[in-house]
Amino acid sequence: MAGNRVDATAGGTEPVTVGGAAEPDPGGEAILDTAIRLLADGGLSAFTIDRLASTARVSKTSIYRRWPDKKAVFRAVLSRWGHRAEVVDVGDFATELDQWYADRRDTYNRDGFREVATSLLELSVHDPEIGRAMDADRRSGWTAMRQILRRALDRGEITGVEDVDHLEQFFLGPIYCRAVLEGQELDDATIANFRRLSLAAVGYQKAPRA
Amino acid sequence: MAGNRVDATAGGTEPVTVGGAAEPDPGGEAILDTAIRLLADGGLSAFTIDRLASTARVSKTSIYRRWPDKKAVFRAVLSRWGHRAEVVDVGDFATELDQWYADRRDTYNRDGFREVATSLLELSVHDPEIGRAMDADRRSGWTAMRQILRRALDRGEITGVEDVDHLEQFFLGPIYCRAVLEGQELDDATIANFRRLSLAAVGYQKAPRA
DNA sequence: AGTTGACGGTACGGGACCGTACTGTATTCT
DNA sequence: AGAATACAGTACGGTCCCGTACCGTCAACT
Repeated sequence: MAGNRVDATAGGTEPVTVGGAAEPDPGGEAILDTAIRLLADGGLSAFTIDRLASTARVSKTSIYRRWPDKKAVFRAVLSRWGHRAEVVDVGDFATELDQWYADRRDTYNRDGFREVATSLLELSVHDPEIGRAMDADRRSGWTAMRQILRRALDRGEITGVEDVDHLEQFFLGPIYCRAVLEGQELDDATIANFRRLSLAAVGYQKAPRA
Repeated sequence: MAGNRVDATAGGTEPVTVGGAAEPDPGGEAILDTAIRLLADGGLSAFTIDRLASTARVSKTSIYRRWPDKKAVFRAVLSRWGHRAEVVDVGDFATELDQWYADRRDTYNRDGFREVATSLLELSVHDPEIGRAMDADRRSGWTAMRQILRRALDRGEITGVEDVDHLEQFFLGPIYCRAVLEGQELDDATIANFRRLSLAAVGYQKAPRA
């Protein structure tokens, strides 16, 4: 009724899509989006296949046609919910860090992010399969920060730094702790403060413009 | 059988206790300890009152005699699981910070900590009552770090710092992120690295020994 | 037109779980 | 000794949920 589903009258030969992109299974992605919203609203205890079906205006058959069981749905939710930061090389560490902060900020401030994050984390910690999916997703999230740090090291912008793993956690930790653990907003002042502290920590100096 | 329960033959007039302390309801605390172990082993999906009863070698009656329902058990688990860091004033920020790090390290490296932390966090995020209990517990955990920071500010050991809230998150974030989010151990090298970075961030200078 | 396939809706079996009630027993208090 | 209390054990009603099966429908394809 309140159609987030489009009639095929204008579709041509392509399968029905929601956003307009020609993706393999738009129905499945719509279900996963509903699942994410369901997790955001009620958490794990409220997440049932029956409720997912009725909320997504879909029959349970359509869910079990795509995924063998509930755990597989969770894994699919996890990989759809995953998000990657893209940071372009602009030749300056502080500027690239700002891009990264802006991306994290948009992501963490999104409505329901904390709720979904904690539910998926709980699942991934206690279920090895989901845990592996989570690890893979997180590793892909690290790459942006890792690249930023590598470039900064190459340019000689940061000093006294050897272990990049620790640095990733050092930069992400404060904002993750604030947004997910504490549930507080990532406002401009907070970001600016963390930025200033972190830059001082790694001894940031603008590159000599070689 | 494998008695973590002591016979009353040596007890005198005091009620039966486990650790020896004369606390109000030792049986209840034993149940909560079992509940914590249950959460650590199987997470939320494996946590049931039936299983808690049988694992704790206790009847369900004894559980519902103490707490009205499952949510109340969770709240009790949360407050028992909570932990407070005690840091004594030794006159130097870096030394007190080391105490704090050692305390966090012992806590976060404890077996099952990550599992319990993620489960309780998921509950607290999605349930307002449990959330309030979690907030209260976390606030009490902040006090140690807050006191350390206040003293350091008074002594003039750290500079360019105005907002203490941000600093708490700034210090806790990296180790929380590493231990809980990533599930990695907090070893000496990591702590030392975070310590060095954090001290540089706040511009630590040993106090002039006034 | 006829076939195919995906779908929504419904129903169902089986199991798990919550919270309560009941019974018998051991211990403590009066 | 007798009463009161806390307990373990068991059973039970009611509900919920998972995963499957069946049926009728509608659109796409041949």
